[in-house]
Amino acid sequence: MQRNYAGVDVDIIHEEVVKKVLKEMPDENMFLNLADTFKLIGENTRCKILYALDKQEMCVGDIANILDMTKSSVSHQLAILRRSGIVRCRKVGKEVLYKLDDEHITKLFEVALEHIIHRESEESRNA
Amino acid sequence: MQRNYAGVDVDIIHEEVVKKVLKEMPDENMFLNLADTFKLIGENTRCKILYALDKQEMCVGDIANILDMTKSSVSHQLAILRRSGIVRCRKVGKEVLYKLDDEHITKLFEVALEHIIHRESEESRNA
DNA sequence: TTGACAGTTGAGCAGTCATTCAATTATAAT
DNA sequence: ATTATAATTGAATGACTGCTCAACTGTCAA
Repeated sequence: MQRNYAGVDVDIIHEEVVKKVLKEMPDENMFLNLADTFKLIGENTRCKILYALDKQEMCVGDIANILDMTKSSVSHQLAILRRSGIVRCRKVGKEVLYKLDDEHITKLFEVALEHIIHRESEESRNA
Repeated sequence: MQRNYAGVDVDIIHEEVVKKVLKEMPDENMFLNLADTFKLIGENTRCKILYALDKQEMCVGDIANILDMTKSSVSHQLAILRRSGIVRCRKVGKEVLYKLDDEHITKLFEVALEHIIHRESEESRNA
């Protein structure tokens, strides 16, 4: 069995394995969503913003102060988070208050932190 | 109270809030690790590779066939995953078999999938 | 109405990174 | 020994994206 699609440069080595895994793989769209979700959190500034908003609803200026960044930069990142639907905002006078609007993000942080702690303890064991 | 560090272009608006959240924030290094972890999974190709390796130990050629990509491209991504320590490999003859070596990754996938399903059901409700 | 402040936005720039291509290593088969 | 296969590697390239800067909107106070 040989495939000559774009990108693939080899014969299939273990046909049964490939067929089995291919059957278990979600569709392309699901992977795009999955990767996008992790990409959203997988950036230093956004990571901090989300972590902070998980603790406390805050205005843009306060977030900028906490992260030691410009309001402009923070606002750009908040816009991305807003569009993706994981933060919500409300206007109060001149200020715009942001808060985390997704319980799964908190859970993702917890699991990832476990992962990091686990890695660090393994590294010190192998030292 | 005013701060004039690089990047910050405003006074602190709610001093108590800023102080409280600053005290709860992990250090810079923890955020770098957190973001790096999510960044690792937050890329389409690596996301698929990890998902596939979670189901089955596989050689590079089979992974390339499943993803419809070149061995070279897959090998580059596998090298990144290997360096980060979330996949392990062993050589068998001419082949190199890779497998997922981190139980937290599976958990992260589960939570993120819940997140996506939840979002989709909310979108259809608001349609 | 004027000025100050909170926040947003768009363009431009610089750094990052996934893929491609070609060359190379290592193992197995003839 | 030679050839073929599995996989790795480095350099080059093109796409993406976070930050900066400047201009702008909206709100409040004097």
